[in-house]
Amino acid sequence: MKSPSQPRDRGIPEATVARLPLYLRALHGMAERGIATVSSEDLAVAAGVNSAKLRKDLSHLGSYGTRGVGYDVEYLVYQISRELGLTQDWAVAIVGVGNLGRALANYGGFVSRGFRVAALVDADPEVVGDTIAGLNVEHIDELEAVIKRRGVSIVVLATPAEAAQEVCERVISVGVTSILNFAPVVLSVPDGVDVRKVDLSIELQILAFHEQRKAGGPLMAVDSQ
Amino acid sequence: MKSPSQPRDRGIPEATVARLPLYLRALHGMAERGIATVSSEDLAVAAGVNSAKLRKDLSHLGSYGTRGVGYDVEYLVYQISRELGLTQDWAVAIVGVGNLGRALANYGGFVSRGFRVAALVDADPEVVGDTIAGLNVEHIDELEAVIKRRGVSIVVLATPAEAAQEVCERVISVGVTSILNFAPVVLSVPDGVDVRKVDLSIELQILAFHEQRKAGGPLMAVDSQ
DNA sequence: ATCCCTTTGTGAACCGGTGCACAAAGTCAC
DNA sequence: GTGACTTTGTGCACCGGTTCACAAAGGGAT
Ligand SMILES: NC(=O)c1ccc[n+]([C@@H]2O[C@H](COP(=O)([O-])OP(=O)(O)OC[C@H]3O[C@@H](n4cnc5c(N)ncnc54)[C@H](O)[C@@H]3O)[C@@H](O)[C@H]2O)c1
Ligand SMILES: NC(=O)c1ccc[n+]([C@@H]2O[C@H](COP(=O)([O-])OP(=O)(O)OC[C@H]3O[C@@H](n4cnc5c(N)ncnc54)[C@H](O)[C@@H]3O)[C@@H](O)[C@H]2O)c1
Repeated sequence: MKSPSQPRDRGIPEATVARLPLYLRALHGMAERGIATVSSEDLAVAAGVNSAKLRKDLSHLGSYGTRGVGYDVEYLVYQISRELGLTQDWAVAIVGVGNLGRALANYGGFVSRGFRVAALVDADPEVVGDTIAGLNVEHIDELEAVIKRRGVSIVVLATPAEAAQEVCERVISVGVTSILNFAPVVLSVPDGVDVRKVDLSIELQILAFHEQRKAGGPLMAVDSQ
Repeated sequence: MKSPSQPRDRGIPEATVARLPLYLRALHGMAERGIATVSSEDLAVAAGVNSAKLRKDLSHLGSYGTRGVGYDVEYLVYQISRELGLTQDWAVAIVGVGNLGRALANYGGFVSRGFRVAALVDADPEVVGDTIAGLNVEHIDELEAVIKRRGVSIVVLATPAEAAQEVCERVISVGVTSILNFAPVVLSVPDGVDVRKVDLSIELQILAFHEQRKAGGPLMAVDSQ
């Protein structure tokens, strides 16, 4: 009914999108080790998922496997990269160059796959003008100008919580629609803007919850009433 | 049929657990601003969720609201904290004190709610012995001893990817069952061990995917075949 | 060319989670 | 105490995602 190897249905489930980078990483590792072909079973193990799920995920991109054989590693790397938009490079700006912003700026794995730190911006006059990871830190007053000048399309927010919403609004005002937020606040943004948040404190609290369950066992401490 | 204000059913949905920290943060903000009572609607807005979902989430902990009035802020803070296990304090070790490990060690918000950085461990002799955020960096050879001595129950992995699996196994061997992993690898762990991962690169790739969709619009580039 | 073996791609059942919508429960004013 | 009003707690329908299990497809040996 449908010709093989089609780009397919433009509706990839969100859960699938979130796993594609995992497959890509596993595939890169395999390519480095000279593996040419991989079965869904092996790739699934490497990525830490169920093989049926992996096959269904890949089937959303097209029919890129060969029955009885598996998937061609190089080809699949290319297809997933293209689907994720990693064949182009993305200019990223980091706003807030403190502890965290610095770590991110110095992080090499950042650049590795299509992402390029194109600007660092901070409000502190002590920090503005410094060179970090070969990049000049620019003043927050220049925020909009810098974003436009450098063609930034993804902004990483590493400012204190209080500043995050304002910075967020300002970058949106110059057309940014993709934000990665490290500040512990709920950002309010218009439709069409994607915000992903990374929240260390929440992760720890989730771990603590399970840890408590394991430790406390079936019956908890005496304060249960 | 059931008495009011019971600790309830010991099976809280994972999705609910993941949101409790969000509610807690919003509630802390309200408590600071002197708000004594809050409706599910207001709290839901502050936490960025739907109010029905919030009420259902809270109902898993017990019947802590008052119909016609709302929830008592202080009381709810206490109940959620207790449920998450934040009434005790948790000793956290950070293994790998590079760019990221340092940023985490220096991060204040870490300590704020029940979490205490109790140990820093690294393999690099240049780093071992340094004092960071008032803590001495210890040698990786001492890993197991340090974890036992300090009563560490949560380990944060900020080593290079290559070292992560090994460190992981070692901390598990001395009883750690909660790990927060920043290294871009799939850790393989026995049942009963919780691993949560924070993966910046995946977050960026997900943003890039959506950014590409927005930019490319309905019909994509010419290479679509 | 045929048969056997492997592995994909997917139909269908299942499962956890979401959100609507409303009855039950409680407050407050009088 | 009564009635009007507010807000909770939840039954229920729905939805996206997961997993099982298998027919269809392809490769390779003979
Ligand atoms: N460091 C961590 O490990 C960590 C972990 C989780 C979350 N966070 C969050 O990440 C954010 C940054 O953390 P950090 O430890 O780097 O803090 P930090 O205080 O070290 O750095 C914040 C930086 O933002 C700059 N800044 C302040 N206001 C600004 C503005 N309006 N515009 C631009 N820059 C501004 C400051 O000058 C400073 O350099 C915080 O919201 C924090 O809660 C940090
Ligand atoms: N820096 C970031 O922004 C960032 C972002 C995302 C992910 N990561 C990941 O986090 C991890 C740490 O990143 P980083 O930038 O801090 O790297 P880094 O190289 O600055 O730090 C790694 C540290 O781990 C130590 N180490 C190496 N082997 C070790 C071992 N066996 N036991 C204990 N310590 C050991 C090193 O001595 C070094 O101090 C990496 O896996 C990286 O991919 C970092």
